[in-house]
Amino acid sequence: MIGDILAGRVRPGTQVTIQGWLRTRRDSKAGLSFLHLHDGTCFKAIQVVAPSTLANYERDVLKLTAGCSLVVRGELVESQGKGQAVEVRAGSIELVGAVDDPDTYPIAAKQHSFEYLREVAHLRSRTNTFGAVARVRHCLAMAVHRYFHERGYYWIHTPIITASDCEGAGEMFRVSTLDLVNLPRDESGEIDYSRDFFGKSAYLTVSGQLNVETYCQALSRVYTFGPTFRAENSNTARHLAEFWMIEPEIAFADLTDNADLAEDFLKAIFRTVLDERADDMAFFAERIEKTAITRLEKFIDTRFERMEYAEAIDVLEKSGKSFEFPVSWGVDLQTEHERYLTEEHVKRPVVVLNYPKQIKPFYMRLNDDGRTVAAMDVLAPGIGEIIGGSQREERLDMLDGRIDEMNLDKDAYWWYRDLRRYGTVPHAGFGLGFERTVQYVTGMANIRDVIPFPRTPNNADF
RNA sequence: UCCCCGAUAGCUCAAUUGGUAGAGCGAGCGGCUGUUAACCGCUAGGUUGCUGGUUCGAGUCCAGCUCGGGGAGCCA
Repeated sequence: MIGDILAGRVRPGTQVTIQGWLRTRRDSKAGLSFLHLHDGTCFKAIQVVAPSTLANYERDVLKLTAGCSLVVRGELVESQGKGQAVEVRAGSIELVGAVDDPDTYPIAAKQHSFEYLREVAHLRSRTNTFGAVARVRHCLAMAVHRYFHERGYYWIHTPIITASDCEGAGEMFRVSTLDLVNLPRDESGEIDYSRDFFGKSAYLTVSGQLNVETYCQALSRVYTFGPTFRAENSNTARHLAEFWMIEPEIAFADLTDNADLAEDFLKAIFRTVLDERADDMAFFAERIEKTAITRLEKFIDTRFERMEYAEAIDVLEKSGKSFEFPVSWGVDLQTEHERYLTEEHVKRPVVVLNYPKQIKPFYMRLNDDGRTVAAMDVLAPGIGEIIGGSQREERLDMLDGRIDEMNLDKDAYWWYRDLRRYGTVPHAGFGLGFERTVQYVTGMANIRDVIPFPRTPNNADF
């Protein structure tokens, strides 16, 4: 693999076979062509020197254009030119797949706009940027699993399809096999979902949290890591209709343990990326976001600020800033408020704790003051809210009180309530948007460019 | 969903008060060179997003639509 060679794991003089896709070709009248070949195993492409004495030099090599797939056999040699330490002196070049109309190949050897590349998402993976994003994304995903595995957490596969609107976390996608042009109706003319596939309404999950809590109260430390769906009509650089979410849940734990976990976890996976994907991170720092590396290093080295919600409100009220949305105790923090807190006031990640109960979901634990719940948001400069979590309400009477207050159907949560009846324990957890994490690490401005095939309102191409 | 901006060659963008639509890159051909986003010359490439309107004449002005971008809401 090209990654092994460019990492110095293959000695010059070795016969090698490399397989990949052509980036550029430059011909020299000295009787050779220079090919840059990439195979995605590392950031860089490798230079292949193709002498004109190759049997298919005239027929194939001189006609190679960006995107052609090749198998090159030859000797790894120290480069005579500047710009690379080693190169492959080709003994044979096999053209595996030609580009049949080079004029229309969408990925030219030049800079394309990300907006354009989204329209050719099936080929953008061949660019420097999207190769780097894919490798960093993988690295982060593996780092997540490794972090939890090494600390005794179990990965729980919570369902993709769910019959309950778990936490009221937004609009849901309906899952149905009913014939839309011939819907079954009941006596009152309503759609009869009892005749749908699951015998009732079903949806794509908006969170695995309620389900994973059941395993938390048996296996102690668990997490989910899977796709999540929100049918919100959100058109922003930080929202997707289909995204991946990481949700750890820890038993015998309170909000402080939760915040500690969030901080240690984020720092650990960021450290892993810096260690393992230095080549890609160098690219992001050079071409995408100047502070990509220094920002992560600073993130890792500084302790998160911790701030009570009430204190945050106080800070905002005394900031002298004129916010579009006025601030007072009881309101939810807007994007502009969160940005001020993390970017201007403390200038580093901040965990805001204990929010008013009326702006948070029913399952969050009511504090002794009776008006706040044990919720936390982790805010980071440049991205805003990256984590939202809470200590869960483990007392059945309190939970029922919250369910009633919010006019929810107690029966729908019968199994969730059972957990509070049979050996309940204090527990806590949080949700981390995986794509937002990839965005933060890479500095990519739009969330649609950190997932291979983004799904957003009006767009499910590819 | 709301506010603002935009859509011109394969890509990135020009085009003066409404008057014959251009450049760079990419592509093709030729030249030059152990080349590095190579360089030099030539060539091809367009129903100016769609529909309608105003006008002698619309890339340019007006309306609607579609798509994209920035910001906001919802949130992760």
